[in-house]
Amino acid sequence: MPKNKPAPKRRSGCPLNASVEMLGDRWSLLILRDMMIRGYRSFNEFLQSDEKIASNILADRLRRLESYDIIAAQRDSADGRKVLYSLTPKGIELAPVLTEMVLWAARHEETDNQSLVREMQRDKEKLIADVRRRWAEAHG
Amino acid sequence: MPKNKPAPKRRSGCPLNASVEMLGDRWSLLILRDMMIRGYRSFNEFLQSDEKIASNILADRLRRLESYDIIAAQRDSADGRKVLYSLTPKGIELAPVLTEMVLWAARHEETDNQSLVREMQRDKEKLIADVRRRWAEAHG
DNA sequence: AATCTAACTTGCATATTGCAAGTGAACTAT
DNA sequence: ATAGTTCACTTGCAATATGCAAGTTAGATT
Repeated sequence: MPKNKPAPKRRSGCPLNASVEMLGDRWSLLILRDMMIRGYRSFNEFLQSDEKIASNILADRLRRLESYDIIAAQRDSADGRKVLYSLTPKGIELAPVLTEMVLWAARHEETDNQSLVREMQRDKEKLIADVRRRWAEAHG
Repeated sequence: MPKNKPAPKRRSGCPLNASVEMLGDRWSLLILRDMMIRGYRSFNEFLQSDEKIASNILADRLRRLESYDIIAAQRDSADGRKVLYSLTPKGIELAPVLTEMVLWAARHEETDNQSLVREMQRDKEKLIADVRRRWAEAHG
């Protein structure tokens, strides 16, 4: 039986507003970048990212993203302390959003990772294909 | 002479982080949606949008977006009380970001504006072309 | 001159964020 | 077996940001 979501009370019915309510903060998209591009899966990996998120905020954002079904959490069977986070299909489909945000900033700001950016420019589909491949196993 | 920006101190050099620092809040992208899709240009138009932004926050976000050169402000020559905001070329190039965020949410959430969404799905280039056309005059 | 309108600003309560330190369960080394 | 370490969080609290209601000011309208 599918679990019924408790009707999210939104400020409006606009799809952009829905995206902004789920992802419009200073950390959520960076966590998703770490998963998509770097393959990070654990709390400590996210903690050590360049932007230095605080641990309480990270815990909150992971819970939120999980509540939106963008990521999923499962305990590591090999190490009972670890929780392994993975992208759900809904999370994987955010790859085009991330791609366009990366390309936009790279075009207009001075940023790093020019080689990754050039690769994204050449083939926008590649990232989403790579992400799908990487997370395919995590969802039977 | 080009105006030199005062080197923005960022949490990291990642282009996604740059985008998130400029646009990662609950209102900025909605203001840009109002400009791109609805053609809004004035403070009061933004104020009256569905999501009901507070006037102090709106004033702050308009200032921020202007400081990033995403929008530009000019006094209305026909009515000296009005300030007319317009998208800069940098702001116009955010259309693909908005498009992907709209399409993602429309795919995964229950949202309105299905006809606009279908149009975006059919032709992703159309919005950016329309936006360019609409704001072409505002930048000589 | 009086009123209205557009674009803000101000004051203040509430909510969110960030930092530093702490906790408890699970692993590892002796 | 026990001591120390690692992992994923919590907690307490100060600093920021947000939201609401009520101004304020310059310019337009009657």
